[in-house]
Order: sequence, then C-alpha cells, then structure tokens
Amino acid sequence: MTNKEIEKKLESKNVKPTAMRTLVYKTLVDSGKALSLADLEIQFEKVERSTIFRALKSFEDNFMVHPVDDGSGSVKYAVCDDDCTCNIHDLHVHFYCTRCGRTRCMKELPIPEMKLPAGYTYRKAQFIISGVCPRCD
Amino acid sequence: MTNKEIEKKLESKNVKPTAMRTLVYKTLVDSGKALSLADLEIQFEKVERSTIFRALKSFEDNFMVHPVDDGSGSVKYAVCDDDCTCNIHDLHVHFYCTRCGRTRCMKELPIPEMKLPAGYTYRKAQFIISGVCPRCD
DNA sequence: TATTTAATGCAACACTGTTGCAAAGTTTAA
DNA sequence: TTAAACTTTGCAACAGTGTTGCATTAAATA
Ligand SMILES: [Mn+2]
Ligand SMILES: [Mn+2]
Ligand SMILES: [Zn+2]
Ligand SMILES: [Zn+2]
Repeated sequence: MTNKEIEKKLESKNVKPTAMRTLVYKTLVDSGKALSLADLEIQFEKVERSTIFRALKSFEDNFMVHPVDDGSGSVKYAVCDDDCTCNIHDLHVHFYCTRCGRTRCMKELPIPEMKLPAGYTYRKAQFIISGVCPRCD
Repeated sequence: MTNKEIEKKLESKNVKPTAMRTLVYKTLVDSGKALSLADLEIQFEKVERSTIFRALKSFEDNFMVHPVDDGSGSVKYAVCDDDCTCNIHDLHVHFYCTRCGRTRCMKELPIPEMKLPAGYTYRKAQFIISGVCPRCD
C-alpha cells in the first residue's frame, strides 16, 4: 500500500494523517500480522512509545485496528477490514503461534454464536487459538 | 469445602498441602469465580505476592487450576474439575463482566471445534465473552 | 502574521509478573 | 534425638507493559 493510499484511508476514518500515524498504520498493513506496541517501537527506534500508543488508540477508536490479546503478555493490533465496525459480526478467530510468536487474523473463521445462559448480555468476544503455524511446523 | 478436603485434594495432585497453599486453593474454590494474583494478595494481606504466585504455578502445573486471560490486565485462575487435564476437551468459554469485573467459567459452553486451515496445529484455546452478568444487569 | 489548536516527545508512574537469595520450616537418615 | 538435606516462604529487586501530565513543536485558522 502506497503512502498516498494510507493517507486517504486515515482521512476516510477521520484521523488526520500525520507522518507518525501514516508510518505506524503502514507498518501494520505491510506486516500482515498483528503487532504490539513493543514490536512497533523496535521497528522505528526514533519514535516515542507514547506517540505510537496514542496512534494505536486513535486507530482503535475509529475502527481501523482491533486489539488482540493473545496471552503473550502484550496486546497486539491488527488492521480491520474497510467496512469493520468491530461488532459481533466482524469478530473472528485469531491464531497465535507459540513458536514464532506471530499472531494472525483468521477472517475465514468467524467467532461462532454462543447461546449464553439467561441474564448474560453479550458485548464482545475474543477467541484465540494457539498452536504452531505452517511456517514453524 | 473443609480444610481436610482441600488437603486431600492437593495430595491427590501431588502438591504438598502447606498452610499457604491450602489457604490459596481454598479461597479459589470458595470464591466460585476466577481470581488474579492481585485479588488473592488483597484477601490475605500477610502473605507474600511471590508465595501466592508460586502456589498458583504449582496448581497450574498439576492441572488444579487453569489460567483465564480475560483482558482485564491480569491473568485470573479458576479451579479445574477433578478429572481435568487442561486439554482441548476440557476447554470451555469464560465470561467476563465489564461492570463488576467478575470472570466465570461457563462449563456448560465447551469451546467449539474449529477447522483450521491446512498447516496449523491446534494446541489450546481461549474463548472469552465479555458483557454484563445477571448480577449487574 | 498572530492566534488557536493538535500532535509529539519526555519523564514519570503504577501495576503485573518474575527471579535470586537468605531465613525459616519440614523431612530424612544417622 | 540430632544433624544434614531439602522445601517453602519472605524479601527485595527487577523487567516489561501500559498510561498520563506537561512542555515543546508543528499545523490549522482567523
Ligand atoms: Mn483480527
Ligand atoms: Mn474455566
Ligand atoms: Zn509460527
Ligand atoms: Zn457483573
């Protein structure tokens, strides 16, 4: 994805495309996997943790990325589909490879509906499967 | 559950029933919900964080409790069934109430099998549903 | 251009989880 | 029963993650 495209994308989501945000979002898109704050921090030494943190938050608030808590100790972020509103119907399984630490969206596996016992209200869900990915097998 | 019963339980799992371990395990059983290290620390001021931490680890290693990462920021621990070996067939959904912060095993909801794409190996899974529980509704 | 508003960097902080090591307690073997 | 060996606990320190207030810099607007 070109920088121009990234900027258009940010604008379409009402996030002003600053240099830092463009950089962070582009890195997420290009990586093709979910990245943590620490992952991003390593990739561009010069940028402040808090700046990346705030960029991620603004992406999250505007349904551009969704958080994935894969149990690795730090929350990772994956890019959403264009039309995502991060509600129940956009939710999908995530796969965490315990060998390489990669976390990937499995958009082909939507989170199955669950009939909760009476009195429980369903807001959101996380379904993480861990194991070994094809690269590591 | 009486202390005697707790002790028998620990012994049956090859964990020496020290005073601290008995106390921690009893608290978990009696609470009827998943508790974090911090939760336990608060309940008995006098006991060291690291002691509780190590107790939890030995329970986990011996399939007496299973960790639940509900996204609240700290891992919680819930007591396993007697015959649990913490494998795929023992896994169930957990419910996290965003109002009261309570996390509960939903043993009536086993985690559904998912057909992973070729090349992926399934080891374990976490399926957390968050929302509002009956007490808070 | 001057003023207002927004983004960034810096520094500090709270909290979680984890470990090495010494002290206290328990088990075992002489 | 006493000494030696082993286990558990407490203490203290530490690394990592996430988060915030505030000053500085950059961008937008009047
Ligand atoms: Mn995803
Ligand atoms: Mn459970
Ligand atoms: Zn892998
Ligand atoms: Zn509740």
